[in-house]
Amino acid sequence: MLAGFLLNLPVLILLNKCTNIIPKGVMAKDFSTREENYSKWYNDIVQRAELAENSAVRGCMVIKPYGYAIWENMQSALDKMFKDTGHSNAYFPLFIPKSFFSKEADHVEGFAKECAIVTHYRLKNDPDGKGVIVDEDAKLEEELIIRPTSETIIWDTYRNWVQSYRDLPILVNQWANVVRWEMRTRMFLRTAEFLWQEGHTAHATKEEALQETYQMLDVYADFAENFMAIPVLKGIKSENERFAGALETFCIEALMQDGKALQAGTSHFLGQNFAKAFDVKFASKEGKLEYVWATSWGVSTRLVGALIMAHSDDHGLVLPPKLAPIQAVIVPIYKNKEQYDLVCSKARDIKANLEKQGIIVKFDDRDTHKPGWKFNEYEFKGVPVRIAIGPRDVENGTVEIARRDTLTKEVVGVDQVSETVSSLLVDIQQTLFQRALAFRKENTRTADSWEEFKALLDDKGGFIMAHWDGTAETEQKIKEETKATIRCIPLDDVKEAGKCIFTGKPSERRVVFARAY
RNA sequence: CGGGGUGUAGCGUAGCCCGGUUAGCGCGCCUGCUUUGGGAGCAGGAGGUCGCAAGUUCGAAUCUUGCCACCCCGACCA
Repeated sequence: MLAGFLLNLPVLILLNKCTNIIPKGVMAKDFSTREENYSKWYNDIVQRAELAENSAVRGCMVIKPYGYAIWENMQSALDKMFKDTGHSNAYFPLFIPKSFFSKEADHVEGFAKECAIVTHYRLKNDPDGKGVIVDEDAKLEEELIIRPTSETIIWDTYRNWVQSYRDLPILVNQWANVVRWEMRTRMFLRTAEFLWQEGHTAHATKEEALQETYQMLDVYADFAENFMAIPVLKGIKSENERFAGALETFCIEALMQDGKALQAGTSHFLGQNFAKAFDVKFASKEGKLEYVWATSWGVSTRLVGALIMAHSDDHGLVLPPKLAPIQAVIVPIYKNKEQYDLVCSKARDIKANLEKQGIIVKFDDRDTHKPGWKFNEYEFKGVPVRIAIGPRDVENGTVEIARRDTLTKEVVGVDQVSETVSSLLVDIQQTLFQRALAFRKENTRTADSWEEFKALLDDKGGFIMAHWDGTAETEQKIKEETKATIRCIPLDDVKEAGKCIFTGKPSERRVVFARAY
């Protein structure tokens, strides 16, 4: 008994002081858990963390300030990476003449079924009464497609930009919105209109274009892992999943907490398809006319969905510090005006010190909400670090610091706040990545038979490494029977002889299968 | 576009089958007092074209028909 008592004592003190784990029942009231209903959990986070909401327009969402701030952080990190690799931004029209689309056969076929089309340019008052109707006299001679992607308008433009090898390469990116008329939509993951960036480059040689394709894939993987804290697999898409008009599509694939895969970015080697379709030729050093080699690459607001599904928990959103709109929040605790003034003055000092370290801090001195309410609010919104300061702290020269990723709290001296928060932010970023990496490892399995493959898909989900005979027909049949697709053929794989799980035909390597978003 | 479901206050809902007071409740909102170290309490208050339109009826949130919107499941997709 005594020994037990002695042994327990230090543990209790430790719990009290440093690893005060927040009681579970107290939080996440009337909020779905991942276990109960994963898609409801996802929607609850999007709505209650104020990332986005449904709009009056079917399939389109309103991205709210907090959600947009995450996208802006993604944009600025990516934009810098694009500029660092020699790219410049430009802007091309939202509208694309219909005829442009028919110039590249695969491209039309890929996008035709989900295009929004502008047919008229004027409205008039409804003669029968209220409202306005389309003025049939104002029909466009050539209909305009609202861009689902910009290859056609861009390559039509590049024709005029390129004459000599001296004009190459063209390394352009655009930040834009695109429209794909989807049947079923989900916040961030698939909406009729979405925001993205699309890089479109033109090169003199195949090698250089391929080099660009790989380089941008690396940029995306780097961004996913170092900013989003999401480990990704780099790979090549199978023919079925290839971009319409590309010779080769490369991608980064991430694994979400429900075991489904999500394509987080793509980089396409377009060969000379678009150059031929739009007649983009250049005179080489040798004086020969040659077609230009092309790439295109993009990531979209879908990444916000990936971020949510990769890290968040049953208490709400969890954001990696590098993309969090607010990295640390300070919540004052007080009973009366005197205490409020005292605590707030300390809090403002702390805020100023943190800002000197380049930390994005919010000091929530609103008197309209109680501390407990604020704790829950910021927890729900995924703010990485919370600092609480009350009269007791002022007296002791301390503050309470809580971290969102582990939901633990510790008390530190006021003079250590900046240092502690700085290192916490680094640590949280790391922890999130390591946690996601461990999850992916646990959920990456191999299957060597059709039965095993189906059982794994239904019981566990995740990435399944399996042999495939390399044909589109087999992939299609597997998809029809199991809803799983080949996410990618990994770039860094090891060759391994085996037999296709579906047809038994010989295979040289394993590919990654999963059910996907 | 097929199959299923739901539309009642900002949100979530009861009432509908079996038509009949002033459409009820919770959250949120407003005011006041007490509170403030994990979603405060009490008291008072505001807020409704019952998705839209027609029909049946003395009378419709409730019954009928049509339309619209949204959600879920398929086909399609990043």
